[in-house]
Amino acid sequence: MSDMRAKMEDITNKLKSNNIRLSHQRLKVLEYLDHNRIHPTVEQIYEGLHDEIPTLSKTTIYNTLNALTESGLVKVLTIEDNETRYDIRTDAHGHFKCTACGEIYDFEVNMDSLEIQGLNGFRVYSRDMYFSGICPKCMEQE
Amino acid sequence: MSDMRAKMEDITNKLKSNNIRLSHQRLKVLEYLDHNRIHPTVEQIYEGLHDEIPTLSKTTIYNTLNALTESGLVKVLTIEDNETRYDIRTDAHGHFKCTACGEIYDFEVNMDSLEIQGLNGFRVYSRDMYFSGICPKCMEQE
DNA sequence: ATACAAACTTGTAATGATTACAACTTAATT
DNA sequence: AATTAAGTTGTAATCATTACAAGTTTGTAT
Ligand SMILES: [Mn+2]
Ligand SMILES: [Mn+2]
Ligand SMILES: [Zn+2]
Ligand SMILES: [Zn+2]
Repeated sequence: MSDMRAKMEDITNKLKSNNIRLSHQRLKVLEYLDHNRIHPTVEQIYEGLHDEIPTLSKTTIYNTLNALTESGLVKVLTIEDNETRYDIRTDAHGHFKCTACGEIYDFEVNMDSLEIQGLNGFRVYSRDMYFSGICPKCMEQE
Repeated sequence: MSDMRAKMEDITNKLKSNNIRLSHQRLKVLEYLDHNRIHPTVEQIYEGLHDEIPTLSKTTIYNTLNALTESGLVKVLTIEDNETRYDIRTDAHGHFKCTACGEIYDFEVNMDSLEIQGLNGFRVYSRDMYFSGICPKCMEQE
């Protein structure tokens, strides 16, 4: 996908600068997020890593994701109200959730193109866009 | 704010067409949402109505909000991961959450102005925009 | 007005995601 | 190899939301 050595170096530096250790579990969670670009829930990460690391606890996954979120290495998605999802893509992009199959798709967005009113004097740090509807795959099956 | 008689008629019709009865509790929840445009949580609605209706239960508030959401009379906000908020404004607009004071502001947005890529063939039903940062009030107090 | 059935309300219990905590283990540094 | 701060883990606690069953109300037909 992208250059793994550069990415690992980036990760190492970001973690070190935040006094976060490069533990076995954390690297595995990061690897899972990198290889499974599905905006997974904690449950999915847990199930996905369980065979390889049977002793991994959900608490560790929560701790890891909270630490990675604080240092900016992952982004939290609150597109659903009942469970938090995580994204290793941290650049600006939008998310589309198909209400039929539940899959969450990335889409590219030019944030500067958006015409807005009513935020004069506001300091905007983050911009999230959540769309929903039906994906092409699900539209075929009708 | 707007013409109350027209609004009530609209509400009555929408509820009747969905076989939802106009109970005392539901009207009070709707009135609270109309008078308190703060995108309240269930807890806030509960506290706000408790003096007037001491017997009101949280279950009823949840049931009411779910029914109103399904008939399109209120919108759900998942700007926060830990608690759902509700909005009586159902037209397209964006939301800004101040990370300092927690207040959620509305802003106007021209959805058609947004340049996006990667949603060809998708049927988009809803578009939500959640921004966050610091509001002008909180920026003064620094 | 009265009767009726479907819908609604309420308190309590259950569920499910997330966090708190304390004992044990590991990673990084000397 | 020793040291220490940070991390991991299982369990218990918390908190928002839903499930459920018994009693109540609403809208409608008589
Ligand atoms: Mn994404
Ligand atoms: Mn709003
Ligand atoms: Zn789909
Ligand atoms: Zn503020």
